[in-house]
Amino acid sequence: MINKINILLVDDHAVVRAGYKTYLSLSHHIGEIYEAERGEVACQLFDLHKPDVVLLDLSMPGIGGFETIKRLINRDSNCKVLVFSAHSEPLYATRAIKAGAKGYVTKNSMPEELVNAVYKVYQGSTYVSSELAQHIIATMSSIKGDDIDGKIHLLSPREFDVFSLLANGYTTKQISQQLHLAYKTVCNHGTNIREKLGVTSVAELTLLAMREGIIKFEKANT
Amino acid sequence: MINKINILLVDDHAVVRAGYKTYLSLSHHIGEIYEAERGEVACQLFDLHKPDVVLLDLSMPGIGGFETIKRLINRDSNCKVLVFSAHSEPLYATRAIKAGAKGYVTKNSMPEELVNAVYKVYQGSTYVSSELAQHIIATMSSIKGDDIDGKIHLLSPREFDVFSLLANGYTTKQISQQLHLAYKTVCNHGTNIREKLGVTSVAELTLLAMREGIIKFEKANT
DNA sequence: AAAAAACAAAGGAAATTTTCCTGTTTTGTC
DNA sequence: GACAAAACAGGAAAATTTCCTTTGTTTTTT
Repeated sequence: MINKINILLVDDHAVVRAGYKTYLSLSHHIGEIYEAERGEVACQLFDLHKPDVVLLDLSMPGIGGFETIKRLINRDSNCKVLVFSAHSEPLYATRAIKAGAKGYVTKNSMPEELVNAVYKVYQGSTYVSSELAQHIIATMSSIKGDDIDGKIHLLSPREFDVFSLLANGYTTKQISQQLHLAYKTVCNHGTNIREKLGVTSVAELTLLAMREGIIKFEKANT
Repeated sequence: MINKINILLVDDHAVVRAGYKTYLSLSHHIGEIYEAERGEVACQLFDLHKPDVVLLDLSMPGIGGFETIKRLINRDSNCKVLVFSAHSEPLYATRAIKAGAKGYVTKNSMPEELVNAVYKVYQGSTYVSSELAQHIIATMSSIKGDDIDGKIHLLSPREFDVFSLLANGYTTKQISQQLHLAYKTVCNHGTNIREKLGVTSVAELTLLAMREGIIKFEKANT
């Protein structure tokens, strides 16, 4: 790390900014620290100083965090935004990252984690708070799920084929074509599958498959 | 940490066991290290030595990793299983944790991370590899999703109500009851929603909602 | 090797659900 | 008040699903 990292700190609370500034200044890899109390100003300061990393709180008055990220990315698609937020729910993190953020740290992370995240993001990788990871996993694993894992083994091989296609959003008709089966056959399989898994709708099937990891988030879209 | 932590190391490759043993021995918090090359033996050794932490590889011949976890938990529901696996996909981690594991570390983690995970698990918390977290987030955020985020705002408030219920697995009939609407109305809303969001099936709706974080993994199950 | 059980495929008739078009009542806003 | 959007709902037609049944084909059991 040859050059010092210049940072733009965006948070509507001056106290919070001061706190972070103190911590960040402790590292001698960190250079200038600019401050903005809202998104609009942040964008202007970004143009002016071209900081290496933008440290940004999500909840802000005015255009808010997400919009700020989008605008910054719009100015410089390579712009490195690291979000620090009070929320440890995956939802916020994924949204922020979808909006273009390169990292996400929760506010109750240790200061070292924040500094570490800044380095990571500066170097071009993505960084996500470990607290968040724990939360994600906790959420994912908290599903008691009346041993659905076992229930899935009740399905015959062919039923499983149909099941995974159904869960992936394919219609009965599409499946019949894909699998070269009569429409009716797929219909019947569907009914049996729902029977065996104890669900009533295809949506529940999808939910179940998603929770069981049978289908992924990335969809072979359209 | 007053007592040393005794560990049962389960992996079918002797070389891998040797490697981990070497690393673990470096810490003076670690006591005895017992070894087993497969699940069945691990269970026996567990009964014999009552180790504090079981370090377990998922892919093993015989009863395999998941079954081993289940059997160990069955013997001692408080048993602390830390999985180390070559897989960094969330699927394996969540399955392992659902089966009862208290932690999950990927094999290409730094040795320090492994030792750290052992401590965490020993102390009763859950530990999940940060690499995994990155992977989860990467997966979640990799969905280009033709600005579905925007599409959702096309829905009228009422449509959104219906949308989220549909996505959560409720049938049209149930929704009509819940919302005190005519069955037909919900039907029509459904059609309009699908139209607006550009999907054809309820399953796709669910997928979309899930990806957008509108519905959570934990379901208000049945 | 024969019998039993499970799987896969599909048809017909009835039931259910959805579409499409149409019309009324609210609600909000300029 | 007037106009547009949203909410609500009905009828007829179309599509989908259920339920029951039948027919081969594998597997498994004995």
